[in-house]
Amino acid sequence: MNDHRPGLRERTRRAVQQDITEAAQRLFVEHGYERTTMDDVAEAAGLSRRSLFRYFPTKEDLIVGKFEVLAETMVERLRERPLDEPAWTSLRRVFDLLVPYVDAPGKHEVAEPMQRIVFATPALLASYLEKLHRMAAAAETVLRERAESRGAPSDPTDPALPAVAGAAFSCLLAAQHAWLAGGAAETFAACLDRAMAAVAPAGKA
Amino acid sequence: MNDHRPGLRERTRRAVQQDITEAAQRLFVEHGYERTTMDDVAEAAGLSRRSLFRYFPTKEDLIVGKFEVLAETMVERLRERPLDEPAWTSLRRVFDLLVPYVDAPGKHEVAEPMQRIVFATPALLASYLEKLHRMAAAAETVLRERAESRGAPSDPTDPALPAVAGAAFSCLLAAQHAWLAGGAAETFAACLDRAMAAVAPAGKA
DNA sequence: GCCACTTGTGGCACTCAGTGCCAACTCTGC
DNA sequence: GCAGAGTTGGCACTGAGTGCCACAAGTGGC
Repeated sequence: MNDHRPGLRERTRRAVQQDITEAAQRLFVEHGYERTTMDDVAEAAGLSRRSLFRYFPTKEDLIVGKFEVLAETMVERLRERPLDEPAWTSLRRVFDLLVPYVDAPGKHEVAEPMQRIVFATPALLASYLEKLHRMAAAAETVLRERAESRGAPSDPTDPALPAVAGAAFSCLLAAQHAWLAGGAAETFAACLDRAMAAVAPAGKA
Repeated sequence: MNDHRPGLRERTRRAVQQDITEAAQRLFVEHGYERTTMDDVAEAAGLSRRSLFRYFPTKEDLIVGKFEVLAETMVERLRERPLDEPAWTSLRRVFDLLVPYVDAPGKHEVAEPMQRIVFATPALLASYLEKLHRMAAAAETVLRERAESRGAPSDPTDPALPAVAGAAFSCLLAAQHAWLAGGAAETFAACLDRAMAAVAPAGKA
């Protein structure tokens, strides 16, 4: 039962997860998030309500669940950045991971209404912000490691590092919001650049 | 039916709200947030479950509900700041409003465990982050008004302004977190200063 | 004082998210 | 085919939140 490679069980699980996600998103776009029950999703995805909850522990996870894995990828990417690069630049480059999710040619049509739903639904927005906060916390840990490997003190009770990490993710959020408000006229990457340039912390971390 | 002053009805309502909040916080500290049901709170506060929901529409509001009014106060305070003051400084000064809530001599003992509960409970943290996000959005609106009254373009689809506002609130959050992590050794105001100094956006808004 | 009228309260029943439990099924290795 | 692990679905339950309604309680006018 070693999971060092996909494996059949894992692959079928991923496939079912994908089916559920697609069915759910279709229902959410069509009828709205709150008016769609987990029973509806289960029926549309062709499994029982009980099993649905085994794939997605909460209703919010149907939308924001993917960020769990995304966070890990971002941490890896951040570790790969050159040690002498300013933290702000590293974070900007890490955010490039999100770009294909947002304004890739094919996904654009699916991602945009889904993002609108997230921003329009308080419960979903709250859940999304919490994910971003956890990502920022993970990023902060990596930045701290990097600072120490360069020979810096990095007091764990100093708010400087989490402030910078959090600020970067705020820029990410602002860029996303602006991208939606502008009707996706500009590319998401450009929004991100402008948002992060507007903050651009002086104190390096 | 003009509500330009307290009025008897409003005052009794505030008093009941206060009683409920205190009873709830006591229960949360004693037994934990998730293990305390709304029935428990209702019983401890001496009213029915149904009426409790008329005072606090959600369980989260028992803790983070006060930020609704706080947001309005912050907006007022922000409007009062001198027009030529940099946005970052204005926001820092506005955050002074929160300081008495956190490390005031009397409230300190109550506020600290409550903040720990918020950070330790995913649902509460999510709700709190959403409140902060709304505050940031409100602050952004005021900053935009101020920029325009100084004769600046301020494109509503530009992510710069929301990025700066969001970054400031990220600093607030980081300061709060650091203050808790440090066991409230340093004053909250000092944490706030350090967090905001670490980001200190270059591009004025 | 009585009589509308408005507002607050409590109870009841309901929806819906989420969970524990258990029986049935299905794949795997032997 | 069989034993065992993992998956599924059904059932019943808790707990948040809501709509509805009947009833009390304060607030007028007269």
